[in-house]
Parts: sequence; structure tokens; C-alpha cells
Amino acid sequence: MSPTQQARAPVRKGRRNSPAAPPDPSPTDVALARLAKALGHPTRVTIVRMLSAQGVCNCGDIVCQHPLAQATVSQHLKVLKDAGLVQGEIDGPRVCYCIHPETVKKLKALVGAL
Amino acid sequence: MSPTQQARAPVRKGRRNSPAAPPDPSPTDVALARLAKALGHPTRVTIVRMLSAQGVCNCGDIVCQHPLAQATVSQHLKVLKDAGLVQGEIDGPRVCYCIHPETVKKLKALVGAL
DNA sequence: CTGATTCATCGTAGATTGCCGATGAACGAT
DNA sequence: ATCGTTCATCGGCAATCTACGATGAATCAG
Repeated sequence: MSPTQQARAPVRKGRRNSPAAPPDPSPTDVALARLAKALGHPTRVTIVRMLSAQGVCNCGDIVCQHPLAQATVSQHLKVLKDAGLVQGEIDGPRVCYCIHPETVKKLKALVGAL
Repeated sequence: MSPTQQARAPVRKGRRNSPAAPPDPSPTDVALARLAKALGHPTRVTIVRMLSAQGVCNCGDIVCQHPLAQATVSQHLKVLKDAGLVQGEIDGPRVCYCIHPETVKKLKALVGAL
């Protein structure tokens, strides 16, 4: 297409005046990216799968299943929790983690729609 | 302190002698993490969805749809290509990108199995 | 109350990511 | 052969991620 009008957008970067504005990642895309990013580490995938299989685990159980320090596992759990993929419930001195089914369902729907 | 016996695993970090060894992210988990990581950015999700909807796009088309520099879009495409989610075919002076259906299928299966 | 256990958070070092402009390589057209 | 177009790659900078030890908060047992 020869751009007979609008002289020549120099690099079309600032997307200032394009007649058809670039969509800018839709909320749906942002949501999927967010969930995918949370799953974007092998340890976190393993944790999710483990919770999916066993239903409920406390943090110590999860640490035992990984060659990582407790602080590191706790960080990964925080990432998964912030993304809404897992939820933690305080149970005495420990914390019981389990899958957040709705979010996982949403993830499956978003990926399925690709 | 006699280090002859293991007295008490200090932090259970090195996972040295646990009777049931920690699984260490399975290949399946690594594969899913890899794909998820590639999708872990809104721009890349948008690109995948765009290719999914339009079938084939060249790089310029994709750049026009985003408020990003050409170099940046090219980088994102490289990430998606390295993950196997898209494939590019040279067509004269341009490159036609399209979805790699098998990999997307695999992704759906892996996510569905969560 | 004291001490032990469990987990989250802080601070930090090193690697990776995201973005850009600039440059290079490949191709079609003149 | 030379030019313009299209895309990939390089170099660099700021921000984020991953991992760790150390420390703090909460709870239970004695």
C-alpha cells in the first residue's frame, strides 16, 4: 500500500495520530500474559501441579519437594498467589496452600481461546 | 562435631539423601514453563492472537499494530519463534509469520492437564 | 515465660528482560 | 550496480527476576 497521504510516519512509534489506532494489548491479553508469566518458571509449574494433585500442602511440604531454599520457595508461592493461581490459608503455625480453581479455569479458557 | 552421620539436615537444601528424592521439575513442567514464559508478555499474547485470527502476517503488519519500535517487535517475535509458538518464512524482502499449530496444541494440552 | 517450629520478608548479588537507536544483511526494482 | 524496503541483530541502559542467608512474626509445647 503506498501511503499517498500522511506523508510518512517516521517510525510510527508514538502512535500519535494513526487513523486506526493500534489496539494496545487488550485487557484479555494482559490477563493471559499475567497468568502465563506466573507459570513461566519450572518450579512454579511443579508447585501448581503438586497442589492440583494433592489438594492441599503446607509450605514445608513444598520446600521438601524442591532443591531450593525456603525463602526461594516462599517467593515463588507469593508470585503464584499474586497471580491468583493459588491461595494460602493460615493453619496454626503453618500455611496451607491450595489451587484457586476459578483462576485455573480462567487460564484454561484463555489458552483454549488461542 | 562428628560429621560422620547426618545428625540433622540443616535446612534440607542440598536434597542429598532424602529417601524419596525431590522430583526436580519434570520435563513436562519445564516444557510448560517454557511456553508460558514466552506468552508472559502482553505484546506477545497480542501477536499470537493476531496470527491466530489473521493466519499470516509479515513483520511490518505486526509493527503497525503496536506502539513499539520495529526492533522491539522483532525481539518479541524471536522469543515466540524460539519457543516454537510461531514460525517465520522468508518471502522476498519480507518475512511471513504464522502460528505453529502443533506447539499451540501442545500448550493447550499442558494447560488443560493442570 | 522460654524455646522450637513454621513461614514471610528484607537486603543483596548476579542474570535476564524490555526497550530503544543504529547498523547490517537480503531482496526487488530501477 | 545502486537504491529503497524489510527485517534481524548489536550495544547499551534501566528494570525485573532468581536465588540466597539473615531476620522477624506468629504459633504451639513445655
